[in-house]
Amino acid sequence: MLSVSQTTGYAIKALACIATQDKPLLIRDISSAAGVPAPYLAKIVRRLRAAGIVSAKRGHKGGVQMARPPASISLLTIGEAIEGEELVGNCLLGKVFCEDLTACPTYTFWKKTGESIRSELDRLSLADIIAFNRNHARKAGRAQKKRGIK
Amino acid sequence: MLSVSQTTGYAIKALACIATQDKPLLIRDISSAAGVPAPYLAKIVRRLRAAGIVSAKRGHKGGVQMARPPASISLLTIGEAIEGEELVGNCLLGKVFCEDLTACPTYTFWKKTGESIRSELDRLSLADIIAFNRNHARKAGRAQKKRGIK
DNA sequence: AAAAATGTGGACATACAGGTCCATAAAGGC
DNA sequence: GCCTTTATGGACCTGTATGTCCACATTTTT
Repeated sequence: MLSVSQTTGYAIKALACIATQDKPLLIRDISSAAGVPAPYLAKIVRRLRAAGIVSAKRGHKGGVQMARPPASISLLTIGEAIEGEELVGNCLLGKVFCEDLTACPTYTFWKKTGESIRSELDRLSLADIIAFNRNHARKAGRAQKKRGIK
Repeated sequence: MLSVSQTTGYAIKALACIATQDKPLLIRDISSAAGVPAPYLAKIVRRLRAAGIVSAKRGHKGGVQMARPPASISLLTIGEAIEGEELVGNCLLGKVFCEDLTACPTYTFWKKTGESIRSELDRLSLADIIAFNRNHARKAGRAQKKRGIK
């Protein structure tokens, strides 16, 4: 299916959670907050650490926290840290279909559209994700209030 | 990686080959012409037959041929025959990221862009692919001639 | 120094896409 | 009717994404 990998989705959710705190968070807490399986999350965190996105500390009072400000980390950066440089494929029809890039009926279309996707992923930062989540939670809260819940 | 699956790419290449002939072609001939592993191609053909895109005949003088005119078969049709209805995902960040579709920072962007991709895949027919290939081969031939090859 | 807490790295398990193989069914030629 | 040809369906293999587990290293607390 045409979308970013599940693991990248996990990474974004986890980071959005980590970035709300200014102190180290435990893998298990991030796991339950972001809904990512804890052992798998531990693996994802290792890749994010290798990419310099988070720092991790072992032992008592240890945990995971951001290594850089959330506003400086784009979804593209996260995706590439997880899936590699070719996050957005060179060709819509896959690399097997056109080894020679220009020899593809979708070349012109994908040159424009693929670049548009890359730039959207580059434009959106972790800070944007957090702001969006907060805004969305607020709106959902208002809606609940309006319906007389709680 | 963000692109159609390898199998879908194989299917398009194979169909582009099948559609150039008006008689049944053998799996092994399509295989060598399209560069798709023969046993795997046989599997792909079965799915295309189930989708009513090609018809196949067994035994002597058998083979595979189009069941419908190439101009009436879009890349979207082919992709959905291979990968299912959700060829272009509902969300750029994957279904795990946003169960509630509107609760996604890329929602507005992807609504537009995903639809644009779908419509491009729907616009391009097998006949277009064939025309493109022919045109491309012609241009390549001219370029070779110009360089004094053969 | 010992104990407790917590990420690390690697081995292993599972699921699915990609790919191979073979016995069989169907179709044509004799 | 029999032989050859060719797709068919299913079993099986391989590789990669996803997911689990555990012994170990590191850090803090006592």
